[in-house]
Amino acid sequence: MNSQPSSKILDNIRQACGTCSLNSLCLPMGLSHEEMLTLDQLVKRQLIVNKGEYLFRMEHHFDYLYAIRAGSFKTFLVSEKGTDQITGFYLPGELLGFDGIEPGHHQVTAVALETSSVCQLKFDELLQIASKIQGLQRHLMAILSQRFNNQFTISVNHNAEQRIARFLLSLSERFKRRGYSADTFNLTMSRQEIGNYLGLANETVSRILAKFREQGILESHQREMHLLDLRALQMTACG
Amino acid sequence: MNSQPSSKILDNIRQACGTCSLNSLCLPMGLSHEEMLTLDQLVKRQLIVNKGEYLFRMEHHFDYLYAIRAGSFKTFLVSEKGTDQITGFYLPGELLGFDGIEPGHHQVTAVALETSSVCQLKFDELLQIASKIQGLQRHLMAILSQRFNNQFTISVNHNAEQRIARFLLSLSERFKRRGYSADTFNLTMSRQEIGNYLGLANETVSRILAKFREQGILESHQREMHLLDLRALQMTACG
DNA sequence: CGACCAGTTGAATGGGATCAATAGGAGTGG
DNA sequence: CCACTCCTATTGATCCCATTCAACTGGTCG
Repeated sequence: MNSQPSSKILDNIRQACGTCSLNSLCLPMGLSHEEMLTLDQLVKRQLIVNKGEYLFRMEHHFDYLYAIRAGSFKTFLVSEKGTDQITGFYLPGELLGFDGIEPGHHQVTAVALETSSVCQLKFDELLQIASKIQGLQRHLMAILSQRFNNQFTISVNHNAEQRIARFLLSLSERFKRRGYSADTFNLTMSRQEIGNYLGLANETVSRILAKFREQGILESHQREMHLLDLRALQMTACG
Repeated sequence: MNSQPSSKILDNIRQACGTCSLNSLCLPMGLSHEEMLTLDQLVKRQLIVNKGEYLFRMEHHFDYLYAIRAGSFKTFLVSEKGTDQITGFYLPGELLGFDGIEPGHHQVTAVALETSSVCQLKFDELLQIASKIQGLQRHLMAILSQRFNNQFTISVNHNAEQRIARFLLSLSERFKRRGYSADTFNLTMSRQEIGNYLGLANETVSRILAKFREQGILESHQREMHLLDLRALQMTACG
């Protein structure tokens, strides 16, 4: 291996991954130089998806996972009646596309909520590498396990207030983990989309945000969010 | 390798796994003799759990996955208020315990709904084997992926009728896949538990089952279920 | 047999949906 | 720059599905 090109690539990866989605996928694992190079082989970086464009579509063939570098996405499935059902929102540093593993084609459609940048990872190659790199295999399963568990944090047994409080706390938590502000952020989704995801009417989302505003829990204007009292929000989330 | 003992063990496995949970985990993969023997090493078969006993408990250390040979389980988490929230029901041939992968301790408690028999699989060893056996790794991820996807089949956007119809269809489907009857089975859980899982009051479950009975969609008495019109049930599930 | 629990059914209440009207940005074109 | 349109968000009024409270029934088990 000639060291000059290698270290150049390495610098690129370091530079790229420092602020990037793969952060959560790679860096915590303490990869060696060779392992990082191996991992870099399967990454086609800098795929740009404009607002409203599809990253992948339901029933299309599954080949890739996507790591979000910047921007945000929603995933949704189309029910028998033709109505959409939003199944998740994805922020920088998060992986999406796992829905396609089992039947071999995607179960949901992914749309960019704003102009976004993603890394494309070939799943087959990722698995091959995972079987060699200690911890990567477990890390992937951990992501899936965690995602399954988190499903129940916004549950059928919670009322509208609790669901919205939990939703906001979830966003806050995820922004914080990526180094963004935990109390001030812009929603990239509409009230309609939040409502669809939480099983509420958009009017209910509006009304409860108004209530939270009156209670001094948060300030909001359109899609700008400023959480004033995280403690109160947590109390509300618990009922 | 001395062939006599090997083939004896193999016969045991074949005999055991033919009617067993691991069916779905091992057999579809087309394992070689050596691979089956490897896999057998990590299985402690025939763990019996009586009705009401815990298989594992929330916050306890995670080490094992469990494959159900016979019987059934529910998993639940205890909320901040101290109320239970049932997160899943598990039938013969299904794996449980994945909830503990990420933080390293279980996120839910698993209780037997009837006297049950399970295989205990050491997760670390399973991963090691998975990194060697082509397909097993992907198979494990497929299980997790599928489970995540299925979460949305019983969703916040469905009314009580739809949720119960979907719940019954899900049970029917799963029984059928294991070779049991798709239209006649005993529920091992109470109305209360079904309601908790679906986010409904037990009275609502009762009422809607009564409605289905009146409509000739099913016959039921206590926990005995006999689905008469799967087509109508599917229509109801879709709304 | 009696106690207890699960299941069923009825009546009243309430949370959130729906329908409807208005307000406020954002984008477009003159 | 303003006028116009379109879409999202907000707020009010009414309705309905599911919950809650309550009474009763049937099964199971000591």
